[in-house]
Amino acid sequence: MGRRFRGEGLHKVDSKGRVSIPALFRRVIESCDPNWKEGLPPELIIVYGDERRKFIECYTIEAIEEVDSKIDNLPRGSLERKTLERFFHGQSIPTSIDETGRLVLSSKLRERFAIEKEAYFIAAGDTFQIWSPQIFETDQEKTNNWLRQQPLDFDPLSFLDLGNDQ
Amino acid sequence: MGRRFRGEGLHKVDSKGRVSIPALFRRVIESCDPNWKEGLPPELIIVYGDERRKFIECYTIEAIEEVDSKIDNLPRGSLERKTLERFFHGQSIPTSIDETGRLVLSSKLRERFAIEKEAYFIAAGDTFQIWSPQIFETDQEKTNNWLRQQPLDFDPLSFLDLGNDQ
DNA sequence: TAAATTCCCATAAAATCCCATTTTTTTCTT
DNA sequence: AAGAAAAAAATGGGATTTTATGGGAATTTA
Repeated sequence: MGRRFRGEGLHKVDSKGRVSIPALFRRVIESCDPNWKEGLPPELIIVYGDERRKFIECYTIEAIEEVDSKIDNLPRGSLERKTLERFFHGQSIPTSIDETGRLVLSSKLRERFAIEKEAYFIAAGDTFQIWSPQIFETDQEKTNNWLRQQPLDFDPLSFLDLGNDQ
Repeated sequence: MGRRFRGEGLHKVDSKGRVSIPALFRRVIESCDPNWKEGLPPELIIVYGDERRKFIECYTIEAIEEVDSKIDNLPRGSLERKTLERFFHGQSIPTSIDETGRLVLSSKLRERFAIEKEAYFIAAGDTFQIWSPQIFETDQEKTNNWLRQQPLDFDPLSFLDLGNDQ
């Protein structure tokens, strides 16, 4: 299985904060955890970040190691490094997935991100996000409004070539 | 086999959502899946996109990798990247073709695209599309109307040179 | 010791697997 | 070039496995 998440889904969160992770996401998490093997709980890192963040971001072990090594390359004591360390080391938690494929969101996290009965999962490249369904909808609505303001024939796919000199 | 789909076809969808993929399409899917070899299930990516999309779009592994690497080149956090990630990573599903040449369309997908007993397949360059036969017909009708409004001597072939500077 | 967390077990619904049959296409033979 | 034989494609259904989810008991934590 590759190292890229794909898909989305709405899942129930029970009174204990347990929520099942989309099965396809689990396959990616497993294959991106160098220490994982059949029978062991696959690990991942939850990054909740600063107060402006509206969603929980989940990194596979491989993805977070990539981030970590980039941070290592920044000069010690630099503003950049301090900021990133706060964000990725301070405002994050290591977790694992239980045998039934569930993750536990602590009551603190649920409160902070307004997640109650349901959580919305969505892939974003080598990470995935967990949102309050309502907050996601609002965010999506904003994107849609922006799209509607574009010329009628505008297609987001035109972005595809932006970063590439032809 | 090349990397370009050609053709179209109407296929039955059974109660479990299974539908066979036109045999010629399968050859393309196989040859564009770098990991595929005789005996393995060929993989592909279904992109269903935002609510405006009226059809399911299927990407070969090679085609989607091209898209992914373009996304990688956009600045993290930019609106462009976010939009494309939502579209190509969030609103998509990895799948594979079983030994009898069938694909499964989940009930969610079938409902969203109004696909019931039958599905219409049509090639579109390095991807192919799956439509509800009725919706495709309506869309096709629109295209025909548009064509009728063009000057009598209009030939769609004139578009061919648009993308080339002379 | 009350609240939160972890562990263990249970189950309905959905997705997969495995095998069988029918159609269609291609190939072979005369 | 027609008809028979063989191969490939399309389709159907039952059994099995995986998912998603729920709840109680045991255990840790504040």
